[in-house]
Amino acid sequence: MRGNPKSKIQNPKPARLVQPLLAWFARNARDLPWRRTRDPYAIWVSEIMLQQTQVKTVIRYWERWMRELPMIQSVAKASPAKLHKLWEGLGYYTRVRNLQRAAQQIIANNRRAELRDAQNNGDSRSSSLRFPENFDAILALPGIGRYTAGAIASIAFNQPYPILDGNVIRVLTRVFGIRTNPRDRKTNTQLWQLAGELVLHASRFTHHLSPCSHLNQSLMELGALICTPRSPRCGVCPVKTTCVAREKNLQDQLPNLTKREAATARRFIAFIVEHDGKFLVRQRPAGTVNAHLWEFPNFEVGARVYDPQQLRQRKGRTNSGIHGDTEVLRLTEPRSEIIRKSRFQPNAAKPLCTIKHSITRYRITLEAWRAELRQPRTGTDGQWRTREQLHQLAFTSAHKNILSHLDPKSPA
DNA sequence: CAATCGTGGTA
DNA sequence: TTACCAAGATT
Repeated sequence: MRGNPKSKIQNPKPARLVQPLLAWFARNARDLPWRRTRDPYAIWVSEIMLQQTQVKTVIRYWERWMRELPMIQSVAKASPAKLHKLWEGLGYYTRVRNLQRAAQQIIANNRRAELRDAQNNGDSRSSSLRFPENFDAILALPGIGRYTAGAIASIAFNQPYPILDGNVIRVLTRVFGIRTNPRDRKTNTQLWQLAGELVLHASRFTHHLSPCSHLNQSLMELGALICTPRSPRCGVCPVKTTCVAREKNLQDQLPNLTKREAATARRFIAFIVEHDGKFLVRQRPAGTVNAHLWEFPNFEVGARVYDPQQLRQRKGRTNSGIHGDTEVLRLTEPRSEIIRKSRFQPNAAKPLCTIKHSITRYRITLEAWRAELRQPRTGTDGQWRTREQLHQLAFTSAHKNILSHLDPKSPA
């Protein structure tokens, strides 16, 4: 019943972990595009895109970004419209605006350094643009916190700064058997400490090409490929003989995170108004969710829950409701109420589509309707754009989805 | 310190 | 299908 004393694991220590992790990473690291460069700009862009975003999603965005904006200067002078379009669908759009602000700061700081040098030695040659190598200088840039600064410092410059992201939290709490909540300040400090000891130990592997870079990446890669949130593949883990969670069978209990609150249902009606070959769209104002992105005019209706059973009986079908959802509108929101609350008259004969999506803690149902504009003067918030122009604009994902339903497909 | 920000992958 | 969570930062 009890664990065999002979099988008791060694205490996990950096000295026992670093070598296996580096060896495992050397053999198992994925061939990701940003791992083929040491250009700090390219690595910076990848790290910003990867914040709370999965590798698979980021790859195409990163490749397109590097093609369109190959240098820091390209970002600094790009139009916001261009930047938002390149970020369209990635979410957390303040990231892309911070990226530009940071690019402009880097250029300003370089210019300042150049002026200083020119005054000191009368040398007015302009040097090439440098990404800051100093940790605190990196950390000072907008959109860069402790994790990202550590990632850039270690991956681009092989400096022994630790990283602590979701993957590393999972790996370390399991390997060290840490049962307290990793978000608590004390435990969080402990985890940063452990991550720091590991990368510092790695820095002594002077025979290794980039030990700090690879140690940090090995922790994330292990979390992504082996030490996964559910059903970790402990049998093939390079540190299985040192892992406390494996010994005590705690893999499923760690990390000890509190459950997040249940999502709230919300419902929106979007109006697709076409006139003279143009569509009415608007740009979301600053300070709102999805600021600066474009959308079709829409408004929220009460998230009154309708009974799908009742709907099914009425319609006699249980399809996913792309078409023929006139009943949904009638059942959940009287047309008169829609009309009273908005400047639009949804065309009951032409439901376009129903989009389901989630943003943070909301589960949103977005119903798109062909509609007539009752007050046919464009408000302060609406602009008419052709189909081609629509495709140049950055839409939120839900409304980009509507746009795809709008495109001419095979005639029904 | 806790709430907030967006979206898609995955089991 | 729902629920979790992913290379976090900011206020």
